[in-house]
Amino acid sequence: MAEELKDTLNLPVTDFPMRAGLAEREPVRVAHWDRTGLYGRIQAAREGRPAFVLHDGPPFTNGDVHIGTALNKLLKDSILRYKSMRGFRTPYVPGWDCHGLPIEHKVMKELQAKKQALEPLGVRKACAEFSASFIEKQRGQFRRLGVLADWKSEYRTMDPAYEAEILGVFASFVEQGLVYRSKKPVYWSIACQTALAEAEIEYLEKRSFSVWVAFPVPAPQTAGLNPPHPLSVVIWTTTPWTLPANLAVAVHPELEYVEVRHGGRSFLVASALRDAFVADCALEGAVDGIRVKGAALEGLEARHPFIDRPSPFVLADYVTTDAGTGCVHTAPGHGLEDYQTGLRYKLEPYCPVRDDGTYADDGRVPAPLVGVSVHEVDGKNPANIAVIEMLKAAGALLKARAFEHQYPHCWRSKTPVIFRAMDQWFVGLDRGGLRRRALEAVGGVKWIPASGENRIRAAVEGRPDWCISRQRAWGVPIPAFVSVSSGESFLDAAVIRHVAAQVSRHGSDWWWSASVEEVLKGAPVPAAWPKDLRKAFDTLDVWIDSGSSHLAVCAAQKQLHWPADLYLEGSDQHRGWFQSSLWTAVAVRGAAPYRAVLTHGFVVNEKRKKISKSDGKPQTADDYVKKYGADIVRLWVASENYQSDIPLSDAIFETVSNQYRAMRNGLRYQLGNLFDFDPARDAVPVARMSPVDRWALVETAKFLREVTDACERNEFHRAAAAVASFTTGVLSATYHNVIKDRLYTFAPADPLRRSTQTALDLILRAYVRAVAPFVPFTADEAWSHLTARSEYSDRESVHLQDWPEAPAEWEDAAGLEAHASVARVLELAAQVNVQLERLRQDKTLGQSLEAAVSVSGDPSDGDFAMLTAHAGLLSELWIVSAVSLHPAAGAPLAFQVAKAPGVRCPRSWRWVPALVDAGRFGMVSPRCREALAAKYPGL
RNA sequence: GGACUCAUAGCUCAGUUGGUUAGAGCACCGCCUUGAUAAGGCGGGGGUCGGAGGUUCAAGUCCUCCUGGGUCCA
Repeated sequence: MAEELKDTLNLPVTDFPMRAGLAEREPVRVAHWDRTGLYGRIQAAREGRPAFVLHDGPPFTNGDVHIGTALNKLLKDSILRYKSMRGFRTPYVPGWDCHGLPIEHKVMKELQAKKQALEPLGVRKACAEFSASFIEKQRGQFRRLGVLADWKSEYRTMDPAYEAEILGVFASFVEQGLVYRSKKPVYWSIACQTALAEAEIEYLEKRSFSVWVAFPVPAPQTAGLNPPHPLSVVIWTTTPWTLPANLAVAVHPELEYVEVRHGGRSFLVASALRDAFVADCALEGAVDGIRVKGAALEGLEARHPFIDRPSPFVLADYVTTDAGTGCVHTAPGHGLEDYQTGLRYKLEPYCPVRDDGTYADDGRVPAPLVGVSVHEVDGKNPANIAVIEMLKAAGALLKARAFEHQYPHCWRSKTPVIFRAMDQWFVGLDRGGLRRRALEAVGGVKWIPASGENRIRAAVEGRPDWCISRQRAWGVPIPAFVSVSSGESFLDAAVIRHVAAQVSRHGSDWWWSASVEEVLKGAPVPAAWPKDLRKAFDTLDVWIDSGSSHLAVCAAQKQLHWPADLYLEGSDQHRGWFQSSLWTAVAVRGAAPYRAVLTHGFVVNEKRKKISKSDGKPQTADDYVKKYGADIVRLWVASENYQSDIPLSDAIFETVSNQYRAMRNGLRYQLGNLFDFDPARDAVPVARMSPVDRWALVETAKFLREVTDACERNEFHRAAAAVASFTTGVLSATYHNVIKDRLYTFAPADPLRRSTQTALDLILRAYVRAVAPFVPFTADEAWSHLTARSEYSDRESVHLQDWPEAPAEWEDAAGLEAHASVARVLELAAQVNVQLERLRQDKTLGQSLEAAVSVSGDPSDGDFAMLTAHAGLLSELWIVSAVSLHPAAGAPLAFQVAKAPGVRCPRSWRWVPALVDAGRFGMVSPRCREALAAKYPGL
């Protein structure tokens, strides 16, 4: 019979499954969205509305989507879904960064392993294929995450049209006189006759000669020094072969230097290294003399030990007392720090070493060294030996000693590389007031967080001229020409535009495949150019590629606009894409390419350390999608405060999964209890709803305000917290719990039940939409169940809906009044619950329905008066069988909980004074008999 | 080493302009529930707010230094 009574209840019915099975079911919904053209339908639905353009920073196409990349893309997707629901048109054109060394490096290794030729066109073809294959992979992985985008319009930096746009930007630079040619040191592999990048360097153990060399200081008195003996400054270097290119001696401005007297000579070294120096060079009996601060030495002239030229003292902060003498041999043509010091002191980046590693006959290299090679073979370095001989002959060598250290080697030939200044193309950032204009543009952009402005400002202010040439094959060519006879380089804006037009048709391979005559055919070649030209083969820095995207995409596609409304990337991009885009935009269009820039931090592990392969934890987005599902990954992204480090761990995913389950269960409960509800037929006007339902609507309105406010500020973790708190606190623990009695046991069409169903329906519609940007799969699924009573709907999608907003009537005077009373009654429930729990612990009762509550208090007490006024609500809100009120003058408000008297109704489980006969259903409470009578007229 | 930035319960986060015994959700422990059930409810424990000084009647909240993490440089 019990079973029979259970069948008379209105228990929830829904096909919305409790278990999500996200990993298996989400791909089906991706296909569904694809088939129904969801992205296009969303755009069409907002036709004519103002556009919100989030410009996508292109991920590099050299691997699977990293969890950090996924985080970035998901933030973008959630923002766009939100903006779209707010009524904006949100065209989203994703992009791919295709060129660059990491790809070329990998491809070269593969080609080398297959013993294939490494000529440029072959390498480029392999690189293009490599990049294309990862675009396919990454696109699939992004889609799997639920990212909605205009994939048909996606941009790739290797597309001919895009490459032409890059060349257009470059032509514009040239046109404005920003581009110039100068020397800068790069890694050079003598064996491979090529420049290398950091990524192609391996650090191997190597045996080198270190030498202590005395540079005469002929006139120390000009710096106020008057040593008793001829003075020399002592430098220490591990690359004696760079000494012919020495142009200066660097000292630290803050360090103290001391004159060390020995054998009728005076040597200047850093005080802190004085003892080591005396020991290393075996200067027994040395005596200290004058002391001087490094800053005082600036400009003092030392002389090169074996070439007749000055080597002035210069100041540099990187000078340390870790090793050597505190006086640093400076050759601007052979080291980056030296080069930068050289720039400050107007020293040329002098490099007398030719491509083949031999000293050039430039009239400055001493005759015995000309033609000698600096390339080390079998540990023998002819140049080092020759230089040491010259130092000995000049009496400048204090000591030479072999030692082992880590030294950069060419990854391909495994030979030591040298650092060597080569001609490069630069963009002069101060030309035409470019830097000043860039800084002005920075001020007009909204940086989120505000500290981002400091970062980009520092980056823009401190950046040296931009070296834009690379001695690589996988990139956009710099269409420069070289005179075969003079070696001079030629660049012209109109010629570049001519090349760009060809590249837009044939792709940039054309630069390599076409002859110089073909390239120049029909080009507006300047009259002053010589006839003996050949093509140059440097490529552009890839930061120009991606830095041109706002022009190649935002300005070029009709559906978008320039500048973009938002850029959203990791905070490392202040020095990267945000900056390169700014330079190109200011140079070409005179303004910043973005109205706002939002940055996020980096994914770190549970110990807040950066995730690395050695952790052994998965790092690709797919790993997490397969294990948890995209909606969980997305909810994780939404839950984290992304403005600083973003922690990732299994424990965190467990927490997120729990919150997801709570949310899903809330949706299921609501869907299930609306199984027999048709808004058109059954809805109760808000004004006539019962107090608890009005309370719930007011709570929902508060919740919507919280979520909306958080989204407007892009603080999604606040939105996620609001969702979690609303789900568990307002819905599950309170509202859903309290209304079960009326939903299950009342007659289906009972006005109170319909009132609650109306509220549930309104709440569900708001709730699903409010979580849609964060858990689009689950929200869409619930929306289908709600609107189409099926798992999928071709017509309906929550993502086509407007963002939820609480109608004013939810919070009218009556609503707020009901809310206040119900809220207070619910607060007082805590006092009832504490007592209930005591009875439960001593096994007096189990369910709270087995209890009756008596409340005593002074009739003038505010709470007691309120409880008296709402006496009819109490048993339901406290989920007990009976509540009695006992006014007593002067008594404090007190709650007495005890086992309920009477008998238990087998249908409602509530305790009543007596049961009544309900025919074939047996004995039930009077209320249940009425419900049964309404449901079964023939009773 | 420098610039910027972060540091509140086991985890993720709140703590507005300094002001009563520092909050939420999850997790944990105990109990109840089998009519949301691979669900739900109730009760409970848990934080010297990274550390040390300082300003103040009063500091998680302001100042200084230190420690640790992150990003970018060197």
